[in-house]
Amino acid sequence: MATETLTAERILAATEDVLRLYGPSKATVVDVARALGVSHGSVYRHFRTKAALREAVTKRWLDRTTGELRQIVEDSSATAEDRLRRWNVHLFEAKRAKAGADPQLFATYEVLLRENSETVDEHIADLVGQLTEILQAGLSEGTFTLGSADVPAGARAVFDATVRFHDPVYAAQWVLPDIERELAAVLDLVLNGLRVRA
Amino acid sequence: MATETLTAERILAATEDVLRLYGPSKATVVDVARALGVSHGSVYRHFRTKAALREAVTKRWLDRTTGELRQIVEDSSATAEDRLRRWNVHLFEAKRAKAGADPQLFATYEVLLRENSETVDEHIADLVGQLTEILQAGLSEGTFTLGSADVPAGARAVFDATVRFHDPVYAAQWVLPDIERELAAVLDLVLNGLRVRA
DNA sequence: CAGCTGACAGATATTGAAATCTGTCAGCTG
DNA sequence: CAGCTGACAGATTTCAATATCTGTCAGCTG
Repeated sequence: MATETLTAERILAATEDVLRLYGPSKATVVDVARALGVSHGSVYRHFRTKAALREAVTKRWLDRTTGELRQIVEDSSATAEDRLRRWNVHLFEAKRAKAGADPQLFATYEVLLRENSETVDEHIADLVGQLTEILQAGLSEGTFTLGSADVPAGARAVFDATVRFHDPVYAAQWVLPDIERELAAVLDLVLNGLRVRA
Repeated sequence: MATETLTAERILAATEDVLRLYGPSKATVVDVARALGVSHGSVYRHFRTKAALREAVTKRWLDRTTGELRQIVEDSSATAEDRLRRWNVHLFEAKRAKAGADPQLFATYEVLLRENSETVDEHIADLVGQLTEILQAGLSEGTFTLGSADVPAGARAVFDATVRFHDPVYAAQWVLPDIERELAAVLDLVLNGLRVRA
């Protein structure tokens, strides 16, 4: 068990465990090493600094969501409108589920997100990239229009219009009873804005 | 000067000065009293607790913006679409100006907003109320449509779609070069979604 | 000899004693 | 006697001494 070779992935998994257990302020590199049964010097062989380790954990967590959404983007059997709606609903529900299932861990990740804004920016760029693909599909289909805006700018506008339903700063509001209706209302407004006129 | 009667308004103005000078964590009731040349017991005659005092300062600050926007809501010479756009642009520019003009004081208010979420909720209700009036005007004009949503829900959706451009959590992004274009893109999308089809 | 250990220096966090602040109220004052 | 003062108790914050942690590296080990 502790005889397996020490890989970056094993360290990341152990770090997540330690973060869940102690929280972001108390989790130390020594704790991670102890959880793996090695000395902390060995951890530094794989991650140059504690900050780099925390950043890698953050990136791993964000990429799990990006992977799930990828499937919706690539479901070419559905219309662009359908994919756009499902993509946003899935993003909201995935984030809300994470926040609800383990609030302790989610709070930990909120701290990590704040200290790794560059990683978050890359994640946002990934998401906007996926939205760009969906919008492009809708334009090709002839069901979407964007007026004078270019496709990436339109994708960014769709992303911006729904921040309240995916930015963790608003996580506290995701338990309110009207929140799903409010997301639906924003999506109706946005989709109505994208649809070509009859 | 110090002989004037001690009013709630004078205390609020002095509190804002002290907050600007010392910041939210160092500003004490004793400091406020010293600035007014009275004992701190006198301040407690007007505000039951320090929290109530800070809340009143917060409310006063938020109400200044609501007052400015009121004028746009009531400008019945303009179309609803024009008013909706100007209202959102004004809200954005007013907040950005406050953040840029005195970053120290703005940071102080960010702290106050976090500790007075109930006051913030009331402020948001006020703003959504103003948006409701503008949407109602557009419906009466026959230029707006809302599908199946009721007017307050539609107003809330418009508000939600533009959070990135008025919620202080995003203040750091308001200096980015593309931010105005991004607001314009979201407003184009939203207004397109509201407009009745030709 | 690749990968790991553990002692070490400097940086950061914890802790508890001392200082300050909040909120009250009996009494002063104009 | 309405409005203010300032001494006070308990709560909170500050500060400096102490402990712990980060990141390095010479040397150990399988």
